[in-house]
Amino acid sequence: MKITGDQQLIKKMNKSIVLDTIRQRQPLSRADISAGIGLNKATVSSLVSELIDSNLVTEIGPGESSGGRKPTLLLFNKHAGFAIGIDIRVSDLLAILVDLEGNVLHEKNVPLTDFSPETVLEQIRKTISLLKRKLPESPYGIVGVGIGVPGLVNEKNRVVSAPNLGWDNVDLAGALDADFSGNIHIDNEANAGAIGEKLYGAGRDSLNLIYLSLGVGIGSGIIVGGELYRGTSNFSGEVGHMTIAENGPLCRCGNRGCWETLASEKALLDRAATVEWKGEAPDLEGILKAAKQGDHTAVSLLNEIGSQLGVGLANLVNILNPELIVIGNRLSLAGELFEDAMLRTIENRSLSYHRKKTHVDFAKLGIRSTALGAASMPITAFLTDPDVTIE
Amino acid sequence: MKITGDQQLIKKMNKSIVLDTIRQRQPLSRADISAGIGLNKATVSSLVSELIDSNLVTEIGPGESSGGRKPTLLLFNKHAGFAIGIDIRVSDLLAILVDLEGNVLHEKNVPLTDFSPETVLEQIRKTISLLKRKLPESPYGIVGVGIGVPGLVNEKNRVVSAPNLGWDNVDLAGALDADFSGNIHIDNEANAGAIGEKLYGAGRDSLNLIYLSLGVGIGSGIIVGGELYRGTSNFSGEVGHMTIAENGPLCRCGNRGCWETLASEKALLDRAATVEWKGEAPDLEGILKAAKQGDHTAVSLLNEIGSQLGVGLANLVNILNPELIVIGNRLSLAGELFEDAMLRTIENRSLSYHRKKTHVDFAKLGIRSTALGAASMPITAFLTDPDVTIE
DNA sequence: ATACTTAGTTTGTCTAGTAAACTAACTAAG
DNA sequence: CTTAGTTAGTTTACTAGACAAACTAAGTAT
Repeated sequence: MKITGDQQLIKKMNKSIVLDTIRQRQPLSRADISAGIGLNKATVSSLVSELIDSNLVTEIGPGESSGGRKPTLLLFNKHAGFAIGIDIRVSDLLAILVDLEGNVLHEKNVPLTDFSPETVLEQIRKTISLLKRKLPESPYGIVGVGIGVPGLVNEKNRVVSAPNLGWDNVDLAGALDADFSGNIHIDNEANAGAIGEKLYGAGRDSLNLIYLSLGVGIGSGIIVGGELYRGTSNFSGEVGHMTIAENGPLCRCGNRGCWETLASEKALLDRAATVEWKGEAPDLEGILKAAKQGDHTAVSLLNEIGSQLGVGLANLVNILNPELIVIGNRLSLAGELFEDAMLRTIENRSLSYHRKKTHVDFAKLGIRSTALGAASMPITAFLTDPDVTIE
Repeated sequence: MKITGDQQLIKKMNKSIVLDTIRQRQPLSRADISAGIGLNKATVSSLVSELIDSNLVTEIGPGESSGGRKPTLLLFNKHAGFAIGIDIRVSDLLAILVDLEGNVLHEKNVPLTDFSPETVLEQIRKTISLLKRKLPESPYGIVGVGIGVPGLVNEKNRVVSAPNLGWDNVDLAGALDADFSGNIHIDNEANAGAIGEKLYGAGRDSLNLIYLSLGVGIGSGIIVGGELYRGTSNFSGEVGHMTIAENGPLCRCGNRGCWETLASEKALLDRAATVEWKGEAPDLEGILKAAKQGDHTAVSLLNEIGSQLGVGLANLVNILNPELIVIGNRLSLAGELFEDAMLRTIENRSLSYHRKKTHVDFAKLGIRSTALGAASMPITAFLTDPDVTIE
């Protein structure tokens, strides 16, 4: 039980605050930092010089004078190291190599046909090796790997269940640790997406936000006070199985009226099937294309989905009173086709005081939210404690 | 922006950890504290002597020797000061005088007939004065007042809206501040209840819990990581207006199928009215009494309520994955009459991995959860920073 | 040229935590 | 009833890290 503090703790905290300040407000001078966070100039100087020594910060020469000596401007050294983020989806796998600021250097898409853990693991290994060959020279190299998985991940980094992949109790991190020892993070796809949008996307300025992953099913990542809320067993955010129509359609989870039976990609396709979509098996692209061309059936299908989305979102607004809701994953790419119906329902169904301050937005990182969020996990760990690198 | 730390911060943190340790594990010795929290013996000695100087801790003489010098046992001085907690309900007002450990010394129930802010305020003033006359001699006296209100309270302690009282934008704290300057806390009734049960009741050992206030409507307080989650505008937890049946009964909020139209005290009475309850106007006591005597209609009414409660609770379990759900307020007093139906529905409707670790319990503080939670707010503020007392 | 400003470093001081030695007070074994 | 060993708590000397103030550096404005 080591919760008590001493000076080292203070130093660590202050150093991390200084680094965060540089990351957020760069370029800036030591004097700016001191004024900004209230730390003494001398202390800032000392901490900055340590950060420079450890290659996390660089000086880029003098800035504009404001009537006195020119300030020496500081920059976060985003190329001190790199991270790999992987998003395991239902038909493919997206892997990205990013710098410490989350800029994508390389990207690799691997189609998946066989979903057995062994095969997927093999693909992951190959892809990581491939990305590592693209790695620029840097002091720290790959600082870690993050993986987003469409399933439940427990607090020990173990994939407890991933129905869409047919996985049960898979120890992804353990298996990879043999090859790339150290900083490996596994999390639910929606949780990773939430972190991604919070750090690099639409949620940059929000402390309390919900990321809604709108794919085959519906998942979510809940960010409270700037941090991901994980729940007791790390299983929070399974909003797709919230009942919104007590006697609604049967869900694969065994219940009736789950939100995802009414408002997900699968819900859209199921509904399309009942209206005998053009006599052929309905597919997402087809419906979206038709709707964009003004096809009546397609438009009304999407309106219906939008309005059902709104019901669940209004619930989340009432329960959690978030600042922001970010809608991501595949279906969000067609956002403009259901946005109006969705917003109208939220407006009608949420309490007036709540909706005043809640904004609804679409993922700014598009299809990369999860991969970027996954990559950010080892980056955050590294910047908090720049020791644990990989390999 | 003063987030950076210095030694004073360390000292404050450590002192507060020492005090918390004494509060939780008393009686114990300085040596126990040092071993328990990892702080050096000398540091503990110094902090404890300051706590003794400020009357928050007392020595109660030697304890059992374990083979050497006898330890000097320490006790939290629960009578260093007192607090007042007030619960404004729809028909009356409960006020309690408690010591710093939340033990109730005096209790006062005031019936309310006129709900105008002025009248209620006058009653509050009178009641506070009355309780103050019962106050024992103590170094700090009344350290503060906390008030739980059935409505939305914004981040500035202002009651934005309390439909059951007919209040709009009432500045309770401001009005009271003139009489009892200083440490006055106003919060939503369910939030206060959540804190009460967390600190003194069923939730003592839980970090993530939901307190469900089951009264005329349904409210909730959400505790995340041991702290109340307030949302963006301080309005989180309005679970009563979560849609669980898209085309259900009309709610006073304007929507259909809100949880509280199906599972609250009002829902019970409304439902009873439709079955022509004994030819007379149904009332809660009557229905509960009949159910206890095995009356078929009453039992089935309560089963229905229980099962509707379960639907909403399963939603909360899936979304928030809490450790514990505590059911409080008036209807919870009849818990055994709907518990089975409720648990069965939660079991059926929540995801299997989630419900494994979620317990459902009834408020251990009975009808006092809110008043105790309200009183705890100034106590916590006082113990964090023992300066601000009242008057 | 001179006065004033702003940036950043150096120096000495202060606070608070730690280790180690010490005092106090006990138990248990011979 | 010594004596050795153990546990509780205090005292002392030391250290880390933040701070204020003085100082150097390098600019602007008049």
